[in-house]
Amino acid sequence: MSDNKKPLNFIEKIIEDDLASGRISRLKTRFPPEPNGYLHIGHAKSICLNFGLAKKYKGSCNLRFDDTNPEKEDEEFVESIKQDVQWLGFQWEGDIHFTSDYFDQLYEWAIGLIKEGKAYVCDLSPDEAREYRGSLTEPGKNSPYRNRSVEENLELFEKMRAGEFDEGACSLRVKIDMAHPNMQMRDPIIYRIKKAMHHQTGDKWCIYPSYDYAHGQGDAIEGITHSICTLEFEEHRPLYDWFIQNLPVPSEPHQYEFSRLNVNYTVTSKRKLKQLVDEGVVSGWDDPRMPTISGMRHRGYTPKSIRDFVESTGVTRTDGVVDVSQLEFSVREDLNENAPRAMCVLNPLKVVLTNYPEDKRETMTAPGHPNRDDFAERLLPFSREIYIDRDDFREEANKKYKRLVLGKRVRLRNAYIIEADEAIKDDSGEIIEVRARVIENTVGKNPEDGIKAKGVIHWVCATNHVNCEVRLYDRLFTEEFPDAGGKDFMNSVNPESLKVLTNCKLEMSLSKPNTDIPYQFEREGYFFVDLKDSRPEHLIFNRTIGLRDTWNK
RNA sequence: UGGGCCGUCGCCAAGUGGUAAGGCUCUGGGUUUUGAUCUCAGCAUGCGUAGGUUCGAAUCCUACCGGCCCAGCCA
Repeated sequence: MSDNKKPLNFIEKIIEDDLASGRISRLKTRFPPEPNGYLHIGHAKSICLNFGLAKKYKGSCNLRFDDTNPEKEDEEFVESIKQDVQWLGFQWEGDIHFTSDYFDQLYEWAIGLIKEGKAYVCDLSPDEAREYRGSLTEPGKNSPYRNRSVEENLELFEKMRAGEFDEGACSLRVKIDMAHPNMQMRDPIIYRIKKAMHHQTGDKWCIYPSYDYAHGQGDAIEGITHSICTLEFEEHRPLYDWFIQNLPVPSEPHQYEFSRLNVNYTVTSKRKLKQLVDEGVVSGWDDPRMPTISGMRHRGYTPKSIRDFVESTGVTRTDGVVDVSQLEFSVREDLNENAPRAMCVLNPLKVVLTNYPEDKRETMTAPGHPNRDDFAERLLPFSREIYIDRDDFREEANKKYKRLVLGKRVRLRNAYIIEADEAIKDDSGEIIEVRARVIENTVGKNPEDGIKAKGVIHWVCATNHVNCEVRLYDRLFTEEFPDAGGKDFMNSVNPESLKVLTNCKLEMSLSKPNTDIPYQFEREGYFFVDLKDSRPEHLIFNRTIGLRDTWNK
């Protein structure tokens, strides 16, 4: 059932114990997003955990939209959330669920609570309710409406439901203990009036159940065995259990909390992400620099790399911040294995091969992937004029520099070794062309004179290539903790998080690029066709991530 | 200063009384027509601190210190 390679996390241990003891016969989890925004890397962890556990233990996982607050939710988000979950590689069991599917049942159970004297309609205003609730160090006071009769409560609750009261005029509260040290237990509100149109139930209701009242019951109705949430819900657990014990629910789910996933050099709060979008710092929620699932997809991160990353961070109750390098490792690991290779010159510098006939044409061949033979071979047109990257040529350099230098040799990847003779400059002194010579008979072999090339650089034929645009992304923030202690995260936005290169030279074989997975542009990094902005006549690539670089560029 | 939770290498994270796994990062070596990949090696005499129990403690006890969460008719 479990591979003894990796130690079990604390939730897996609980599950295995429950399975072994017979407390449950089959695991059932759920991913319960509120459809009020876009999913981000933090949600990815919850998705991977809930769906992953279901898969590992041959159970199932529901997708349930926790839609108890119509003012903040929208159908638009249920669609994007469904897409993101599936893109990550998971499938929920059966139809999707909505907490709103249970509004009738929840309402009936609330009436039952009233009849048992466990709930009451409270007329305290929100402000008054706050005062009566006491503080962290002081007990609260009982509401003056706490002892209304069952009949009166029933009548009032019915009027609430019928829309006879204004929003905020009253609420339904459960009678627990106003002096409880856990604030959640001080007669929490379970129904409030909201005269808002609901994206699923329309205008059927004007009262809506609170999260605490609805969530656990939804779990019970769906037969969820392990209700997994983040740490901040921990003090809600006694309340969760209270409802399960005091209501005639069909099953007895349990709540377990784990610490949320935080990554440095980024922010994930919805408010902050929205600010980045609203103020135009990024192009939208799916900007490739955003930590949203859609942003990462746009950038070229693969579902597997995200799953692997989440897996690598573990499941614990310890607050922490994972270093982005761990995410980047997972992305490179997957892409190195699966990305087709190609050559693209980002900052072109023309090289004229003076001893190569003007009308001569050759076609070089190159493997689609250096370590795999299931990738198609590429054909690379070669002629007298080629482009190399400006960074790959210097008039003079020390021995550490392994690229093209005047008077020295370098290997053109998958082609000849060449030797540089002269740098041609314009009036401002900028090098605009390099004159070099091809060393005969060096395709696929070393020079006959025994003078080998010390390095390898990539190139593209100057007359037979594809022009393209490349967008280089870097981290969105310059601070490791952009929103730490009172700082304004907007002040640490990285002004160089996006650099656009419009004159890139791409090898001919990518004129109709693959849109399933990024390519590795050799010696540069991984680049993914921009699914939003790229056009057949104007290709645009997003840099997903650069290659690991142990040389001081 | 009410309650709850958490503190093991720079970052994640195993470990649950028998003498500190692993991954990321970093450093050094080898292979290499990608300064990539791959590969080899190094990286906590110490587990928030201080005491105590024990033959033996990251693991048990006590007291401190530090961090996070809770006073929405948000989730």
